[in-house]
Amino acid sequence: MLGKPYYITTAIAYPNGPPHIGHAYEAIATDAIARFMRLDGRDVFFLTGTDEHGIKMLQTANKENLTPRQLVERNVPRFQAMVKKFECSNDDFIRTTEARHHASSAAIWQRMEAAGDIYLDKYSGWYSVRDEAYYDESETRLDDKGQRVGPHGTPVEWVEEESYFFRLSKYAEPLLKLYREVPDFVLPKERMNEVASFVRGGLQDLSLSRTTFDWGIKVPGNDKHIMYVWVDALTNYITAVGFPDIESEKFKKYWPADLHVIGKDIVRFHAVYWPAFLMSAGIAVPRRIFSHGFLFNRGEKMSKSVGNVIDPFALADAYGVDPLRYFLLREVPFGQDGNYSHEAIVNRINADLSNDLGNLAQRSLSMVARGLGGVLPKPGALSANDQAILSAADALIGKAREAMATQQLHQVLNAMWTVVADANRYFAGEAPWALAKTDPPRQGIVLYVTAEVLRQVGILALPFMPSSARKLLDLLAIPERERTFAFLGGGHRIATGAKLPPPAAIFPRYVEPPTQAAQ
RNA sequence: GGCGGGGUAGCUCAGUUGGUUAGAGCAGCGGAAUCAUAAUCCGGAGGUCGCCAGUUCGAAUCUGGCCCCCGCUACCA
Repeated sequence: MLGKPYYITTAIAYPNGPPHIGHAYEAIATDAIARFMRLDGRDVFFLTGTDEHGIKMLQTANKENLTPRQLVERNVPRFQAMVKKFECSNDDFIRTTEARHHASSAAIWQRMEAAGDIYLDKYSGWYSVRDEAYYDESETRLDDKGQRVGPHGTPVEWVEEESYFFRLSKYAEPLLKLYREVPDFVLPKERMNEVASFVRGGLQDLSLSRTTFDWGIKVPGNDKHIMYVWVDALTNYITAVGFPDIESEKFKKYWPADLHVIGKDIVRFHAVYWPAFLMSAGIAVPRRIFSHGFLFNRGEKMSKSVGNVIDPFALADAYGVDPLRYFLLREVPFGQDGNYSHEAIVNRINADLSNDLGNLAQRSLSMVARGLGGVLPKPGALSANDQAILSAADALIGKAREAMATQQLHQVLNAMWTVVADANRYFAGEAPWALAKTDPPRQGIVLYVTAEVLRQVGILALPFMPSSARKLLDLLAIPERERTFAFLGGGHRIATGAKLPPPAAIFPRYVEPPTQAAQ
């Protein structure tokens, strides 16, 4: 019994180097959304992958004395390993070098061509090999040696190249109409404003092919031309659901995609070019583009030259996958830039995970284990305090869904930890350790109520920290089939009478390694 | 240059349609408790709400000007 389909994607990563923390961040956030939707009953298809063509891949390969093919075969497995390492639940991993994708790209090209939106012309301009960019003559100048250089001072040369063009200009109005009719097409809202103002400023036709290198997908019917890498890259989203077979069950079920999660640097490609290509090809446009921010290392942009690039594998080994996932999704408001630092993550791990949630589970469950023989008692009449904390927990799923409707992951976690804090206050206020001597039945009720709050928090934590949440639910003896959102909200309560396993720490505190502080 | 978003406690930020002593989390300080991963709970402290002027009985919240920061975009030498 599967629910409404939900198709979600990350952008495909460009594997001309090893994965960095930004790749991991996008994959983790997208995974959390995918898992959330699955637990909420949706029939989710979650796609990630790699974008393996383009001149940069070729150049990197040349630099390393490899063929592009060798380069991708070396690097792509590292991206696949990263996705696995961070427990991403993707249903497919697409590579643009795959045969299915070449067929799909050729097909969308032919559809755009059939629509009359592709024409052959000549592309000319001042080209900087170093910048990999064309410049308008006005952007160039002569340096003191008489060499013409671009805005960044790199030499430019005049090139004329035959190129196919896409009639992007034709789609300015349809795009603006789309933005008007679907105001949430791009989130966060600021990004939508930028996109709309860009389109309002007028669109020029887009150069859609190259002839100067051959690492890419050939233009159908003209082998001299290689498709512009973005045509190829964006098309991955429909390839994975069966395009060009638009009558296939998969395509009909999952397209249009519900959500493309991308970085803010590629908003234009997704919010302008991609819907224009699809409109031209007569294919439905995706429902939403969500642009996340960048991660900074102590306020500095990560870059190879500064030498502060973070290796996601090292980070996961240092802090643990789940704590790192939690940190990234809680600390950084989704859609905004965020800061990473050793201090910040240690603080989050220890304060939120170990002290607040982990310790609450430990102190309450060890009391159940020792005082009640590991068995949760049936609760008697509930006090006002009991009911207050229970209804706070019951209200969580509603708040979570509301925040998730606009991908506000951090707000879901915020709401959850507000309840965790309330539960700690409740626990301290009721003092079940004292009730053990004065009023054992009442102690049982307090422990039962606490366990029920932990159950709901545990289920809600599944999308964010899959392994740790599972551990928590194991300690509460929650049956596998009850670990979905259908069992949240007060319509269901934790079972009593069963013997719980002996409690074990779920979130160990992070203690500085004795030698040197980890970076 | 244009458009957009910001400048609020040490840090990260919330602040509805203008209204009594400007909030939260973290850090810091003091206290309580001792069930628990020395975790938890309570309490004080901490802010000229970027600057200036205006509207108003009253402005972080409205208007104008100015100064910084960020994003998108255009362009000049």
